[in-house]
Amino acid sequence: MSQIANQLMQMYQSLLDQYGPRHWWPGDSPFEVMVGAVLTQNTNWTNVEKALERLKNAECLSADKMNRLTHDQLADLIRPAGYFNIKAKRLKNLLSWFCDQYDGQMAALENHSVSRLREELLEINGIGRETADSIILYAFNKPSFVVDTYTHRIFTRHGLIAQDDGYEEIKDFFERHLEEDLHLYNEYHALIVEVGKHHCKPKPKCDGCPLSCYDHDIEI
DNA sequence: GACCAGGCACATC
DNA sequence: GATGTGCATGGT
Repeated sequence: MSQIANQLMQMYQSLLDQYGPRHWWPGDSPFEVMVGAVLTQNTNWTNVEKALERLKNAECLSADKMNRLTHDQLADLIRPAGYFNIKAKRLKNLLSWFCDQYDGQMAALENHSVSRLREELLEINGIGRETADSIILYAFNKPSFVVDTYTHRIFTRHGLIAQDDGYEEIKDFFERHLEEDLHLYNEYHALIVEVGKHHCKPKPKCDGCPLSCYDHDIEI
Protein backbone atom coordinates (compact mmCIF):
# COMPACT_ATOMS: atom_id res chain seq x y z
CA MET A 1 0.00 0.00 0.00
CA SER A 2 1.35 3.42 -0.95
CA GLN A 3 2.08 6.11 1.59
CA ILE A 4 -0.83 8.19 0.37
CA ALA A 5 -3.16 5.22 0.58
CA ASN A 6 -1.99 4.66 4.15
CA GLN A 7 -2.57 8.28 5.02
CA LEU A 8 -6.07 8.22 3.53
CA MET A 9 -6.94 5.12 5.54
CA GLN A 10 -5.51 6.62 8.72
CA MET A 11 -7.62 9.73 8.25
CA TYR A 12 -10.64 7.52 7.59
CA GLN A 13 -10.03 5.56 10.78
CA SER A 14 -9.63 8.76 12.81
CA LEU A 15 -12.94 10.05 11.52
CA LEU A 16 -14.66 6.73 12.14
CA ASP A 17 -13.29 6.60 15.70
CA GLN A 18 -14.48 10.13 16.34
CA TYR A 19 -17.92 10.04 14.77
CA GLY A 20 -18.82 6.37 14.35
CA PRO A 21 -20.70 4.95 11.34
CA ARG A 22 -22.93 7.61 9.79
CA HIS A 23 -25.54 5.21 8.38
CA TRP A 24 -25.88 7.14 5.14
CA TRP A 25 -27.89 8.03 3.18
CA PRO A 26 -30.81 8.90 5.50
CA GLY A 27 -34.04 7.93 3.74
CA ASP A 28 -36.72 5.27 3.68
CA SER A 29 -36.25 4.24 0.04
CA PRO A 30 -33.77 4.51 -2.83
CA PHE A 31 -36.23 6.87 -4.54
CA GLU A 32 -36.25 9.17 -1.53
CA VAL A 33 -32.44 9.15 -1.59
CA MET A 34 -32.48 10.17 -5.25
CA VAL A 35 -34.87 13.06 -4.58
CA GLY A 36 -32.86 14.11 -1.53
CA ALA A 37 -29.71 14.25 -3.64
CA VAL A 38 -31.27 16.97 -5.79
CA LEU A 39 -32.88 18.83 -2.89
CA THR A 40 -29.63 19.05 -0.93
CA GLN A 41 -27.74 20.89 -3.66
CA ASN A 42 -26.04 23.78 -1.86
CA THR A 43 -28.57 23.37 0.94
CA ASN A 44 -28.54 22.47 4.62
CA TRP A 45 -29.92 18.98 5.23
CA THR A 46 -32.44 20.14 7.84
CA ASN A 47 -34.15 22.20 5.14
CA VAL A 48 -34.20 19.14 2.89
CA GLU A 49 -35.86 17.11 5.63
CA LYS A 50 -38.68 19.63 5.83
CA ALA A 51 -39.22 19.40 2.09
CA LEU A 52 -39.17 15.58 2.14
CA GLU A 53 -41.66 15.60 5.00
CA ARG A 54 -44.03 17.81 3.00
CA LEU A 55 -43.73 15.45 0.03
CA LYS A 56 -44.51 12.49 2.28
CA ASN A 57 -47.49 14.20 3.89
CA ALA A 58 -48.85 14.96 0.41
CA GLU A 59 -48.22 11.31 -0.49
CA CYS A 60 -46.10 12.44 -3.40
CA LEU A 61 -42.80 10.79 -2.57
CA SER A 62 -43.02 8.19 -5.32
CA ALA A 63 -41.94 8.40 -8.95
CA ASP A 64 -45.44 8.02 -10.30
CA LYS A 65 -47.11 10.55 -7.99
CA MET A 66 -44.37 13.12 -8.25
CA ASN A 67 -44.27 12.83 -12.00
CA ARG A 68 -47.95 13.83 -12.15
CA LEU A 69 -47.51 17.04 -10.17
CA THR A 70 -47.43 20.35 -12.00
CA HIS A 71 -44.35 22.51 -11.70
CA ASP A 72 -46.12 24.86 -9.29
CA GLN A 73 -47.42 22.03 -7.10
CA LEU A 74 -43.97 20.45 -6.84
CA ALA A 75 -42.22 23.78 -6.27
CA ASP A 76 -44.62 24.61 -3.45
CA LEU A 77 -44.08 21.26 -1.73
CA ILE A 78 -40.30 21.54 -1.80
CA ARG A 79 -40.24 25.25 -0.86
CA PRO A 80 -38.36 24.80 2.46
CA ALA A 81 -35.37 23.32 0.61
CA GLY A 82 -34.72 26.63 -1.15
CA TYR A 83 -34.12 27.21 -4.90
CA PHE A 84 -37.55 25.62 -5.23
CA ASN A 85 -38.24 26.69 -8.81
CA ILE A 86 -34.97 25.41 -10.21
CA LYS A 87 -35.11 22.24 -8.10
CA ALA A 88 -38.66 21.51 -9.26
CA LYS A 89 -37.38 21.64 -12.84
CA ARG A 90 -34.41 19.44 -12.00
CA LEU A 91 -36.61 16.86 -10.29
CA LYS A 92 -38.94 16.88 -13.28
CA ASN A 93 -35.98 16.27 -15.60
CA LEU A 94 -34.80 13.39 -13.42
CA LEU A 95 -38.30 11.94 -13.27
CA SER A 96 -38.75 12.14 -17.05
CA TRP A 97 -35.64 10.05 -17.53
CA PHE A 98 -36.56 7.64 -14.75
CA CYS A 99 -40.23 7.18 -15.65
CA ASP A 100 -40.11 7.39 -19.46
CA GLN A 101 -37.15 5.09 -19.94
CA TYR A 102 -37.28 2.85 -16.88
CA ASP A 103 -40.94 2.94 -15.86
CA GLY A 104 -39.97 4.48 -12.52
CA GLN A 105 -38.44 1.20 -11.38
CA MET A 106 -35.07 1.24 -9.60
CA ALA A 107 -34.73 -2.46 -10.43
CA ALA A 108 -34.68 -1.62 -14.14
CA LEU A 109 -31.32 0.09 -13.59
CA GLU A 110 -29.63 -2.30 -11.20
CA ASN A 111 -27.69 -4.09 -13.90
CA HIS A 112 -26.28 -0.88 -15.39
CA SER A 113 -22.55 -0.39 -14.91
CA VAL A 114 -21.40 2.58 -12.85
CA SER A 115 -20.07 4.30 -15.96
CA ARG A 116 -23.29 3.87 -17.92
CA LEU A 117 -25.41 5.03 -15.00
CA ARG A 118 -23.12 8.04 -14.56
CA GLU A 119 -23.26 8.96 -18.24
CA GLU A 120 -27.04 8.82 -18.32
CA LEU A 121 -27.43 10.82 -15.10
CA LEU A 122 -24.98 13.50 -16.27
CA GLU A 123 -27.00 13.99 -19.43
CA ILE A 124 -29.94 15.18 -17.34
CA ASN A 125 -30.07 18.96 -16.97
CA GLY A 126 -29.66 19.75 -13.29
CA ILE A 127 -27.79 16.57 -12.37
CA GLY A 128 -24.12 17.40 -11.99
CA ARG A 129 -21.21 15.26 -10.89
CA GLU A 130 -21.81 15.27 -7.16
CA THR A 131 -25.52 14.62 -7.48
CA ALA A 132 -24.92 11.82 -9.99
CA ASP A 133 -22.29 10.16 -7.81
CA SER A 134 -24.48 10.51 -4.71
CA ILE A 135 -27.35 8.81 -6.52
CA ILE A 136 -25.11 6.02 -7.81
CA LEU A 137 -23.49 5.41 -4.41
CA TYR A 138 -26.37 5.93 -2.02
CA ALA A 139 -29.47 5.08 -4.07
CA PHE A 140 -28.09 2.34 -6.34
CA ASN A 141 -25.42 1.03 -3.96
CA LYS A 142 -22.69 1.03 -6.56
CA PRO A 143 -19.13 2.26 -5.87
CA SER A 144 -18.65 5.80 -7.18
CA PHE A 145 -16.71 8.09 -4.85
CA VAL A 146 -18.55 11.32 -4.05
CA VAL A 147 -16.64 14.61 -3.91
CA ASP A 148 -18.05 17.76 -2.34
CA THR A 149 -16.82 21.18 -1.23
CA TYR A 150 -15.68 19.78 2.12
CA THR A 151 -13.60 17.12 0.37
CA HIS A 152 -11.87 19.80 -1.66
CA ARG A 153 -11.29 22.07 1.34
CA ILE A 154 -10.06 19.44 3.76
CA PHE A 155 -7.74 17.57 1.44
CA THR A 156 -6.18 20.67 -0.10
CA ARG A 157 -5.58 22.00 3.40
CA HIS A 158 -3.82 18.75 4.23
CA GLY A 159 -1.72 19.08 1.09
CA LEU A 160 -2.99 15.88 -0.52
CA ILE A 161 -4.58 17.47 -3.56
CA ALA A 162 -3.96 20.75 -5.37
CA GLN A 163 -6.07 23.84 -4.83
CA ASP A 164 -7.00 23.98 -8.51
CA ASP A 165 -7.84 20.27 -8.86
CA GLY A 166 -11.29 19.82 -10.34
CA TYR A 167 -14.02 17.36 -9.42
CA GLU A 168 -12.86 14.50 -11.63
CA GLU A 169 -9.26 14.84 -10.52
CA ILE A 170 -10.23 14.62 -6.87
CA LYS A 171 -12.56 11.68 -7.49
CA ASP A 172 -9.77 9.90 -9.38
CA PHE A 173 -7.37 10.58 -6.54
CA PHE A 174 -9.58 8.76 -4.04
CA GLU A 175 -10.52 5.94 -6.38
CA ARG A 176 -6.86 5.39 -7.27
CA HIS A 177 -5.71 5.16 -3.66
CA LEU A 178 -8.63 3.42 -2.01
CA GLU A 179 -9.92 -0.11 -2.45
CA GLU A 180 -13.00 -0.09 -4.64
CA ASP A 181 -15.29 -0.85 -1.75
CA LEU A 182 -18.92 0.20 -1.54
CA HIS A 183 -18.98 0.43 2.24
CA LEU A 184 -15.70 2.39 2.37
CA TYR A 185 -16.89 4.91 -0.24
CA ASN A 186 -20.21 5.26 1.55
CA GLU A 187 -18.73 5.86 4.98
CA TYR A 188 -15.78 7.98 3.90
CA HIS A 189 -17.84 10.63 2.14
CA ALA A 190 -20.36 10.75 4.98
CA LEU A 191 -17.55 11.20 7.52
CA ILE A 192 -15.95 13.96 5.43
CA VAL A 193 -19.26 15.83 5.50
CA GLU A 194 -19.53 15.33 9.26
CA VAL A 195 -16.06 16.66 10.05
CA GLY A 196 -16.50 19.38 7.46
CA LYS A 197 -19.63 20.69 9.14
CA HIS A 198 -17.82 21.06 12.45
CA HIS A 199 -14.28 22.02 11.51
CA CYS A 200 -14.00 23.28 7.98
CA LYS A 201 -15.11 26.86 7.56
CA PRO A 202 -15.06 28.21 4.01
CA LYS A 203 -12.87 31.22 4.72
CA PRO A 204 -10.28 30.36 7.34
CA LYS A 205 -8.92 33.46 9.05
CA CYS A 206 -5.42 32.00 8.98
CA ASP A 207 -5.39 30.88 5.36
CA GLY A 208 -1.85 29.94 4.46
CA CYS A 209 -0.80 29.34 8.06
CA PRO A 210 1.92 26.65 8.19
CA LEU A 211 0.35 25.17 11.33
CA SER A 212 -2.87 24.20 9.54
CA CYS A 213 -4.70 25.57 12.58
CA TYR A 214 -7.78 26.28 10.53
CA ASP A 215 -8.54 22.59 10.50
CA HIS A 216 -9.21 22.74 14.21
CA ASP A 217 -11.21 25.91 14.73
CA ILE A 218 -8.22 27.70 16.19
CA GLU A 219 -7.99 31.35 15.28
CA ILE A 220 -4.89 33.47 15.49
C1' DG B 1 -27.92 41.48 9.73
C1' DA B 2 -24.28 38.64 7.79
C1' DC B 3 -22.90 34.25 6.79
C1' DC B 4 -23.49 29.60 5.49
C1' DA B 5 -25.54 25.20 3.65
C1' DG B 6 -24.08 17.60 1.45
C1' DG B 7 -24.43 22.41 -6.55
C1' DC B 8 -25.55 23.44 -11.11
C1' DA B 9 -26.17 25.77 -15.47
C1' DC B 10 -25.46 29.57 -18.13
C1' DA B 11 -23.33 33.99 -19.87
C1' DT B 12 -19.26 36.15 -20.84
C1' DC B 13 -14.55 36.78 -21.64
C1' DG C 1 -11.09 26.72 -19.69
C1' DA C 2 -11.88 29.87 -16.13
C1' DT C 3 -14.51 33.12 -13.81
C1' DG C 4 -18.82 35.38 -12.25
C1' DT C 5 -23.74 35.16 -11.29
C1' DG C 6 -28.57 33.66 -10.21
C1' DC C 7 -31.15 30.54 -7.73
C1' DA C 8 -33.96 30.93 -1.99
C1' DT C 9 -35.04 28.98 2.45
C1' DG C 10 -33.88 28.54 7.34
C1' DG C 11 -30.40 28.07 11.19
C1' DT C 12 -26.56 30.26 13.78
